[in-house]
Amino acid sequence: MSGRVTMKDVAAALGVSTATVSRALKDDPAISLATRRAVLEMAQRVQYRPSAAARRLRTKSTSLIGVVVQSVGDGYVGEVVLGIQGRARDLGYQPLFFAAEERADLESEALDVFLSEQVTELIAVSPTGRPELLRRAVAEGMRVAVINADAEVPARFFREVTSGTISSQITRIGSPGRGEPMCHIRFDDVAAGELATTHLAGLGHRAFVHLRGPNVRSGLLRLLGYRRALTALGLWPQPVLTAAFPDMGSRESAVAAFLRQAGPPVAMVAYDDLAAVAALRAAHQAGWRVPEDLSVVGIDDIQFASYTNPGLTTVAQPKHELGALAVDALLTRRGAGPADGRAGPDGAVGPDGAVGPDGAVGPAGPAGPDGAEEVRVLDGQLIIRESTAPAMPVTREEAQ
Amino acid sequence: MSGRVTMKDVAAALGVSTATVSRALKDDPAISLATRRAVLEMAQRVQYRPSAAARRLRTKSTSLIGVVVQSVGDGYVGEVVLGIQGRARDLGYQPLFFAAEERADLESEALDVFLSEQVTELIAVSPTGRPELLRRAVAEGMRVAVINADAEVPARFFREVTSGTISSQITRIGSPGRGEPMCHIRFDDVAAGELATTHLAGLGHRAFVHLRGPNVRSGLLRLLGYRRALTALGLWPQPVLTAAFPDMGSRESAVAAFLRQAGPPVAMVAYDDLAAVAALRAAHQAGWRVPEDLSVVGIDDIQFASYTNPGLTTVAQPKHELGALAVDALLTRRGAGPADGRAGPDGAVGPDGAVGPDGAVGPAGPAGPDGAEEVRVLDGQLIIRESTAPAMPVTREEAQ
DNA sequence: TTGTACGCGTTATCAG
DNA sequence: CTGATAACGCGTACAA
Repeated sequence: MSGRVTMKDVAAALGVSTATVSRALKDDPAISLATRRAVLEMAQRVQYRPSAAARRLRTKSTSLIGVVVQSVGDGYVGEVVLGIQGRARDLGYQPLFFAAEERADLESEALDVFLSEQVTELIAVSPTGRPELLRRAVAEGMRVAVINADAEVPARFFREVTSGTISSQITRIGSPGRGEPMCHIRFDDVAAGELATTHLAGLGHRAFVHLRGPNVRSGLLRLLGYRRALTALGLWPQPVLTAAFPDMGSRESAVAAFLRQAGPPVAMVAYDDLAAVAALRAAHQAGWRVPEDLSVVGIDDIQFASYTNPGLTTVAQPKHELGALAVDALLTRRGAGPADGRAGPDGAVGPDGAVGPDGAVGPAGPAGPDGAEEVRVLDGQLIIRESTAPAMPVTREEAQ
Repeated sequence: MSGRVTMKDVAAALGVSTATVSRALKDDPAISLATRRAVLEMAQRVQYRPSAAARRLRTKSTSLIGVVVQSVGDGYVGEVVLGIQGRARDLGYQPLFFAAEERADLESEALDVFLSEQVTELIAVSPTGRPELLRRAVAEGMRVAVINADAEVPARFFREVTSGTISSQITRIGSPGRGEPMCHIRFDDVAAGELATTHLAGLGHRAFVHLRGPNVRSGLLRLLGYRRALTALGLWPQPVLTAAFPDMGSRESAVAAFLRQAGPPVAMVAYDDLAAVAALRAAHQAGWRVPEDLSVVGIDDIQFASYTNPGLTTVAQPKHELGALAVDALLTRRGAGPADGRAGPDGAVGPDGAVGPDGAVGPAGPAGPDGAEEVRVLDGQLIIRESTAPAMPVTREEAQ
């Protein structure tokens, strides 16, 4: 006939029933080896392709996993998505991507699509702000995993961490939602801030500065890591720079202003690679050499970090793994999680501030009464390029 | 009951038949206004969601459009994908993304998935090399559109364009496949090369250099544009730099070697933004100032082009539009294509070389006898940032 | 204007 | 080990 080739065709060609074909194709043990081979061969010959629609209608189990990203315009999300697709593929699932560019209408539409497609597992990549989508998704009965949720945080908390005592409220930051039953997969921002800072300290630096991020969770946590590392070293307090985000110019002038009243060498921990690049530009224009006068380390390891001038030392996010782990969290039931990245609190309780951003109340363990709530935290990795160097004593001419 | 809410539920709740519900939901004219409203309201109340699987099974028309990308790891593809999703959405289609990372097995699997999902329209974003997937897709009866296909091209052609007469074979480059019935949507590489070059010439530059790309179609075409613009200005020949790709270091040393035997000011047209960044690094290390000593313009306008140091002047690809137009080409039948970007030859016949890379034989028009083959070409846009400046006479101290 | 009945391609149940 | 047969949720001829 004209249409696609179906099971009936295969069955007819072999003189068997469609039931037999169906069984042979799914390796049902109750089938003779001979017929199975015959079916397989014939299916191959006539180019048979099972109809996903029919199968789903019958079994009610779509092997579909919904993925919402805010935007796939930058490389970061793309890398995570690759991790998701890879792992989903291994588990026989098909990701269904939807880019909701922070628009409420698109998010709503995404949910509609997922519902129509009978998607039961949902991954949100780096959602910022609006929790409606996720709430509605769990309300509809979906299992959801969130990668690097980055909600807004009061500016007051930043002030406290920058120059004050850390209130207990900050302890709640990074808490896995308000008891929403969803998995959280996240990069360890606190540890990243610490790692960047200790790397610089290990190079002999004693004069630090942090170019902080926007008023969101990751911004606060990275700042916290900066402070914690410095406190452990007995070097706290150190300056923290604030700029309007995501305006590149604002960041540059903030750095420029700082450099004007400082002397080399200075060690900078930037909120992320983009902030680090702004610092690179400001330094260049101010006549500071990188890394000789200014060492700077970024966080994230975006693709471009290796192309900056000079190449950027940074703490890399395990982007693929973040994606893969989200899939695991959704698909593999509690118990045998492929061991990678420790499971536990986002930032362990440290000497300064006693902050365990993971659990608000309990003694910080993988939480959730019935296993609905879960947090997996992945460490970053220090990538050393050319933007950091040992702190050298200031030469006479540099000091003028 | 336990399962999802279906049309039967809505019908039962209203005491009507499922047929009525079905009709009311699709605005069938043969339905009373009263019942329609009642159905709509009830559907709303009970949170009814149509089953995509059932609908597809019944109508055999999935509103699915397959999208293969090689990798979504860099921002470029992400932008195009956004354009695809946006336009597909407008037309009531749902994109189904698949990242085949240049791996034959993944490409094959992608096709299987599309076939199982009964996808009949396929978009390939920036495929490089292997045409098997596309061939098989059309063999399976899919309509396919290709965005910026970038096949390999003999190195000999580059030599001809760089320093020789342009053979007629080059005329065929950029021909829309070997008569494969598929639409091609592409960025005008020749025009981009010309635009970058004329911008520089307009700034007063007379000493040029091109850092060429890999041995692929776009690399050849951009080089061609460079030559054409220069020829029109009476400035040809000018040097062309070759480097191993995609090795950043190789590019840098190629540029460094060139700078060593040249004097400022020099105007460079780089194959793409990444190549331009390599040039920036090489210039920096060689002590050349940008843009004072070396003006450089890239092509593509990747996200990072505005973050380089200094900001990169470049010819932007209309990434969103490329995606949107691919959807249009597939979904809207011949006739009323939303006018954007001229339709026509990739590079018009010019004074030098007489190359119209679009059509191999005919007088260069939107080709295809039965409308199967079609080419849409989109122009780039010059984005002026800080990496280009007027050519200033060499000062005495610079000339040593 | 609405209801009835059938079939899209699979899989699962029940006989044989 | 294999074959009928029913049902998944929906759309649409056909009849009323």
